[in-house]
Amino acid sequence: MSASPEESLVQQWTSEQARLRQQLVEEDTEDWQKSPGFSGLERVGGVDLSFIKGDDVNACAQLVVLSYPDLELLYENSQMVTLTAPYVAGFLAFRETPFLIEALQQLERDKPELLPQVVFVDGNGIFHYREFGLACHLGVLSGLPCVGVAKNLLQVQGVYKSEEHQSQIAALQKGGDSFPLTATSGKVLGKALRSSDKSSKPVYVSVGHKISLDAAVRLTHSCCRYRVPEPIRQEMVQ
DNA sequence: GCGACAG
DNA sequence: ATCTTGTCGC
Repeated sequence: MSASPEESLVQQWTSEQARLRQQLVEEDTEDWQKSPGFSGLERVGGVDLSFIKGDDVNACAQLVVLSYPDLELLYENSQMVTLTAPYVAGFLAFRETPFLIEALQQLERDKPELLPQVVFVDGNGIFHYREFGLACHLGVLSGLPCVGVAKNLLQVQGVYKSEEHQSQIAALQKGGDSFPLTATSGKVLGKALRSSDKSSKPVYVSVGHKISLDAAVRLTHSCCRYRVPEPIRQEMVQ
């Protein structure tokens, strides 16, 4: 029996994820990450692809860099791109990463002094079927610390939208409150974070690369004026 | 068979 | 991801 093109693509992608995963670093590697107020952190980045109506082939790849802690715009780059890979849940990175890497390389070439010290990614990191989501993929390929922030819950490894999950959300009282997303294995894969006082719907934060979950959650909260962290929200707004 | 499925 | 304006509440 021969596999369909889709099946063999997914097989290929699965082994590529496993290969890259060996290079993943799930701990703090930078001095600023260990400081309570993140002193030494001056630039935070955000990446995203946005689409229009009935078109899932053409998209706008965006990279912004903001100052920290003021969150003022230091750099912005938007580029129309043509996607080739299909969207398959669990393999988002293969669709989006090439264009995000391209944007980061362009920045490194043109204004290396503006390279971000950490990148917020619209999607999951470790909180993923095979613990290697978009934020991990981009982190390993770029070598930059990355944080995954998803706006919707991915039901994975025993984490479900159960009534218990809903009541845990209801118990998040103020911005900064969070609860762990624990796999059946017992490993904490991420945290649901109430990112601001005003929004009752949490965001789902997980380690991308070269940062601890604790630092990732604290940093995400400190970059939120609204529900979505500013480095990612900037793009959606513009 | 049915539901779930980051973006 | 996107389709979609106003509206209600603080």
